Amino acid sequence: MSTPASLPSRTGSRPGGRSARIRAAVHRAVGELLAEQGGEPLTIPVVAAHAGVHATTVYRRWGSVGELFTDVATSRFSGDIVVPDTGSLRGDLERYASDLARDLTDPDTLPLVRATIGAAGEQGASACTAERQQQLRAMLERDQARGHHTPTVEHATDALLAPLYYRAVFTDQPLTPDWTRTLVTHLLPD
Amino acid sequence: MSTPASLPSRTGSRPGGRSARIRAAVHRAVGELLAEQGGEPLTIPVVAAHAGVHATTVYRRWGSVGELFTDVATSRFSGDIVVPDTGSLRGDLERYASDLARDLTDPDTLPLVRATIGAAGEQGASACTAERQQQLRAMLERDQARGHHTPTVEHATDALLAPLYYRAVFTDQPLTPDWTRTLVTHLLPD
DNA sequence: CCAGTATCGCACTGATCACTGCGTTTCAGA
DNA sequence: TCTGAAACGCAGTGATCAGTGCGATACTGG
Repeated sequence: MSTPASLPSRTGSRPGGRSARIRAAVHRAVGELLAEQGGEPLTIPVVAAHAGVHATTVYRRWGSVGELFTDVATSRFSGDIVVPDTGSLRGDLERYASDLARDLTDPDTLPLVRATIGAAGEQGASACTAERQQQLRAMLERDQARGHHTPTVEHATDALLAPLYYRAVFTDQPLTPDWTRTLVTHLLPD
Repeated sequence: MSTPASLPSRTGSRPGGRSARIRAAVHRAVGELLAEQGGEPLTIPVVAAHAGVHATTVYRRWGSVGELFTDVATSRFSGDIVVPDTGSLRGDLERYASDLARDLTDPDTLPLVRATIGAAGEQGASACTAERQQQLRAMLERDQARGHHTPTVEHATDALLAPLYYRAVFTDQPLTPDWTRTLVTHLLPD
């Protein structure tokens, strides 16, 4: 675990270069392998072979499965959900909770979250939720700027993010739209 | 942690036999190794060596790290928290949430939860929360039997279990007593 | 006390993994 | 176009892992 290995190259490269293509292939391989066989622990040679890339490359760019999963999770969970702007906090939260629920229900998502948590601990867990926390904060602050009485980020996290992630990760119950709406209703009773 | 009380069992007894002793040693080894080195993934030979047991034994009894972790989590999270009986639902829940928060804050607990989720997927996650769900249900049903207007198990799970586990697993924020009391207050506003 | 059985330790084997030089290819900027 | 630097492919090494017979040991019920 030496190189954090963020984006390809120091000066940056074009989105069609070889480095970016390899990165995408490895990311896709992680997702696919995690989705199909969630039992056995994934190793770097297996991922590399499935991506059509040499294991050496993966070792050098990511170093360990934990850092690889963290990188995959970070890019997988960034930019995939847009903060809605419906005009009301309730509308924003209902829409956002629904989007997040659909995202977590994706068959590829859940294994990635679990594997990242297991392989990268707190850092991996943070990679799965950091952007959500920020997006939730953005919606709340925008509502507060309108002069409304807005719940705290802490309370909204407990009432929305926590149930969504808990139900997805720890249970086998479905994340239905009715249920997500109920979560928002409990947070905003008026 | 379920520690066998001091019992001068000589020979041919259930809780002091060789099989049980090995099981306890392996369980303790998993906990210790998970607590100290959370980075690298744990393997069966490493666990066996640290437990003073041959790897063959671990392979034969558990088969894989996933099943081993699930077994450790199941026994670790069973019987460690007693359902309180304070006379009121609020008192029960406050006490229970506080106990659960203290349990999740234990330095040995969190790595075990994360590793179990990562290595055993849904089955592992269930091993970490199954008993909690049952205990919560017991408190709610007891209150309902008193003729009170009681929140549903689903709602209580979203409002209590979910925030506790989410904060512990996904964030680095502390699970303070004040915060756990707030969770109960939001669930029972009256 | 004595069989019968289950469990464990031991010594292996094949397979896989993590990791490393070295030559080649690709890319960015002059 | 050219040049230096970064990234990649390749081959190979030592270490570790998963899994398997076989003999030895500890538990079970009679």
